[in-house]
Amino acid sequence: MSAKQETKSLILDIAESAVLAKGFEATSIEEIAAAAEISRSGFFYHFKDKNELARAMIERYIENEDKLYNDLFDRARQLHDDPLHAMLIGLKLLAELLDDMPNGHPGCVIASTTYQDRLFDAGVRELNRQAILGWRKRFRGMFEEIAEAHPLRVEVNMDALGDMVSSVVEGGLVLERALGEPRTVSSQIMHLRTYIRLLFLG
Amino acid sequence: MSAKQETKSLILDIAESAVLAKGFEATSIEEIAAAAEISRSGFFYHFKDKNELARAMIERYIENEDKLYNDLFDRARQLHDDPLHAMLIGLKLLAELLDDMPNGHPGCVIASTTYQDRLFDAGVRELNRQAILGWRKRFRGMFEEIAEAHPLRVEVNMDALGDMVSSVVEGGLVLERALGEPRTVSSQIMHLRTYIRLLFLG
DNA sequence: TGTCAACTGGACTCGCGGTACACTTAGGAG
DNA sequence: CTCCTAAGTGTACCGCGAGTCCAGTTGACA
Repeated sequence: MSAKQETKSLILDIAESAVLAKGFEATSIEEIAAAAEISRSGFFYHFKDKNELARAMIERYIENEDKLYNDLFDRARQLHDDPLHAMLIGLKLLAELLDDMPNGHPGCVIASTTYQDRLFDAGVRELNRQAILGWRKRFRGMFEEIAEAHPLRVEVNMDALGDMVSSVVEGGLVLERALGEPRTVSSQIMHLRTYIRLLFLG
Repeated sequence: MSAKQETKSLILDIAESAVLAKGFEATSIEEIAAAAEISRSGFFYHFKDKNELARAMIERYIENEDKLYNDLFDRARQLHDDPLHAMLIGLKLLAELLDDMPNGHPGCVIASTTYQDRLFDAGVRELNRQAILGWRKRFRGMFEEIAEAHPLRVEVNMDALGDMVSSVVEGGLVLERALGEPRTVSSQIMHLRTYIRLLFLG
């Protein structure tokens, strides 16, 4: 990685944790620059404004989450041939992963920005939308595969079922942050897991 | 209501919709005052700073939500004696109520502030915490009553089940905002409803 | 007539985002 | 050895919004 890429990546690390801790607006460029041990001018050399920082942050966050989901559910599939059981294993792995974070999950960059909408340009908003739609597609696909092996007896909205994974994670994170209780998200995921089991196995 | 209370309430109305539309930091006192047709000084006559505005906003929001839940589940209980069916009816009523909002639910003030934590003092954070804990207690109590009539065959974390109502609403709202799709929350609530049904009726 | 509640208006300080631009410094190419 | 470029630094400046201070106004009511 070039020096430029290293600094940029360092800025993004610092920005992400600061933004999740106190919000985007409350995080000053001054403090990001100081933490990265560069000057304010140095910051503007890498990002023309805060919007560009936000966009880069979100892009990186989505890539990381996608990679995490890929690894996790690939691993789950290696552990069990049946798509339903692979999903149940994947959700358990996800819950464990979240439990292993000592101070709880830091929060979701997307949720953080959706509640500060107008600060960001249309590009940032579209990025968020595409990320959520991507996860819907991913999980909907998995649930459809499951439904082939384990026919659903209850009629359900499959798009909404796909969304439910993101929704439970996002909702759990809001509660976890508000409560300051570290295992809140993982408990919610375990309930989702029970739901999936009941839905396809009865 | 006194003139003072009227103005205060007007300011809170304006502030709430602006904050949900674009975030707390992005909402200036200037614009709130202008919309309320008072001066900046007038605003500071009612609230000593933005923190006090946030606190009042959240307090009012929690009161309103509590009242909404009370009305809704009382009504549901009038419609059915069995606590499980009352819960299912209540969730359906909640979903319908959310669907009837033309532009989707405006979002949750609590979620909005939890993602902008450090801006607010400890009092505001504690207020958020107590609200979520209050809802946990409310729904946990309802689920325990249900479990007496319909014994659970699956072992579940009852605190987390109580939290699940708030979690599904919060998560759904994040997705609804990010996607711009109005019926997202209500679909998620319908999935929660299916889960409750499967959990207690099999 | 005086008092008080609910304001208005203006001046000021600070911190932050953002712009502009001249200058520096380390490392590689010629 | 020199020149060039990438990756910065430092300084000055603008405008905006939060928050403070304070003197003055206006309408209702005792």
